[in-house]
Amino acid sequence: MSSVAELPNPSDEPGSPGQAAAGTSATVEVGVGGRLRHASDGEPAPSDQLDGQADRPYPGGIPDATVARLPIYLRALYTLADRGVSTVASDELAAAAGVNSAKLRKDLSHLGSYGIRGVGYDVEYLVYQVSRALGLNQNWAVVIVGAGNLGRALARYGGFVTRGFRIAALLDSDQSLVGREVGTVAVRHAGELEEIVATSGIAIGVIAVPAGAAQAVCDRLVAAGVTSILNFAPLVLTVPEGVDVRKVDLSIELQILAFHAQRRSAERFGQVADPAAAEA
Amino acid sequence: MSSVAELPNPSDEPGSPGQAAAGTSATVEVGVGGRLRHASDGEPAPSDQLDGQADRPYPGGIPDATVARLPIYLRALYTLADRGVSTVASDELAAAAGVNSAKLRKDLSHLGSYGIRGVGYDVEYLVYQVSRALGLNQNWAVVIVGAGNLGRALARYGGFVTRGFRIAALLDSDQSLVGREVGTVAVRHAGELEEIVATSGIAIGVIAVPAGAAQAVCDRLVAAGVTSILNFAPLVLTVPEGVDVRKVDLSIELQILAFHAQRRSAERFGQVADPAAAEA
DNA sequence: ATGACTTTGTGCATTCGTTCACAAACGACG
DNA sequence: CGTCGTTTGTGAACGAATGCACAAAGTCAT
Repeated sequence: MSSVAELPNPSDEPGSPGQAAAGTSATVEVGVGGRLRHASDGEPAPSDQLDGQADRPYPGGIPDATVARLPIYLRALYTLADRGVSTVASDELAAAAGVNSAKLRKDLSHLGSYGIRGVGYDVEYLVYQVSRALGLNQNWAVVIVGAGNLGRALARYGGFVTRGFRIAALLDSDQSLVGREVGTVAVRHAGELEEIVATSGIAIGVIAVPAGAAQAVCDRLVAAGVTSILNFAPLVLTVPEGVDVRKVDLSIELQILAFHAQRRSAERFGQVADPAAAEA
Repeated sequence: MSSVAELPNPSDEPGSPGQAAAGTSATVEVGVGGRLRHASDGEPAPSDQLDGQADRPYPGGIPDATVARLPIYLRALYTLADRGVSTVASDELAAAAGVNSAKLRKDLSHLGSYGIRGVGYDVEYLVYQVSRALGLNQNWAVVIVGAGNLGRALARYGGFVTRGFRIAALLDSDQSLVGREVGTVAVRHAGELEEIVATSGIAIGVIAVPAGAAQAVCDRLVAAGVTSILNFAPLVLTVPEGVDVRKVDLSIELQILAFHAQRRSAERFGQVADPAAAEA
């Protein structure tokens, strides 16, 4: 599908995000001049893909657990930036993100060495680096399938389509919904799915249809070339290899909460009789 | 290849657990009368606290990773039960849940020894055991705070309040929404939060308000005695120890998808340098 | 320049989770 | 009763993730 023309520029200079430490901050400002120095800038692997496996952006890959936390760091960084903070230490950022500071540093070290010892991290620069690592310098086109309660709420939920994403289409199979304006887009008929995916260069599909229709929608998305799917329907989707599915499932989250709540109340009660001993 | 529908019905009548699972009301005490034969029944370790922390219902506790999968197994079991399947082997159940069969068996082994070697698991009985492990034999009262697009969608989403949960209240601070009927409940004013939590015995709160109001709502929920919180607002909540917060964050999920999508297209661009990276 | 102080980046030990592989347990059948 | 085929439950190997603790690398004051 989309060409690779938009791959992140590996040799981007650190200055590009817009001069780091530009003067928004009025606070103490630890002597940062025009911009911060970074010993070995750019990617940690200086060699130009000569060895057999240096094609990936980040050497050795980024652990899944780290990837899952990067968006949290990014959000914390945006909050700091809005507050005018220009430099942040790992302790503070870790606290804002709700994690251990050693973990934060190790996570960030997978992206490169972007901190300054004795000082911390430049907020704007780190925003740029984390965004780039996540692929948010592209503008991903998203299609939402299903314009029921949930689909409409998603389409209207401005917060989730922040930087890096845009809703390219909102589809439903119900003719009576077609044409209705929801947020910034109008509902179109689900029959147009394949055409829309092809012409809009959609890479991410969101499934917000009832469980009974979800697998069929998923199959159509995959057949149309979508390889990233966010599933809200309460079932396990089956997809071919190479397709990435993530799920958001309210009932699962509630049930996990119930488990812990039960455990807490059992502990408060004190000893708990063997649960299997509850025979008639 | 193998169709599940042809499994022989064991002559042992699993009648009692069936009643337990089906007609369960809130009351505990679901006597498992004529239950299946389990050689060494009950919990594997009858000893009282061998190590310093054996207070929990299940010996040694159930690993978090396992707890997170139990709801998936439960759903798969319900699907099988609806289809009339009475016995299932770990392979099939694992396939339905999208996991490795060894993992499934190890997960279930944490609850006890409820399978029959050479046969598999009795579906109804396992539904009962998993439900009990998750604490779903209680009927948890849930309050949803925020009756905006998302809150209303949640309240209307019948699927997520399935067995074990009920929406006790839907609150909003906007007077113009108060009184409006959404799904099975009417919107009440957020000022009633404390009173409702106290009188309805609410243990689980769902936060569906804008990010700016989320921490305040969270604090009020905690102060009112709620110790389990499901947060939809895009920020990290700060809570005292002993309170359990889970989050559902659409933008985080999208960003994780974007990362993998980017990685895929990068791999396609350069050689598939490292095929090992293709496994998810 | 030098020393005091701060903070990063990471080696290492440990804990947690997954997967393999197989003995033990079960039903079926003669 | 014994043998055969099946499936569970789990010990053990492996791998991933976490958190500690500290050397290296920077700033700041003098």
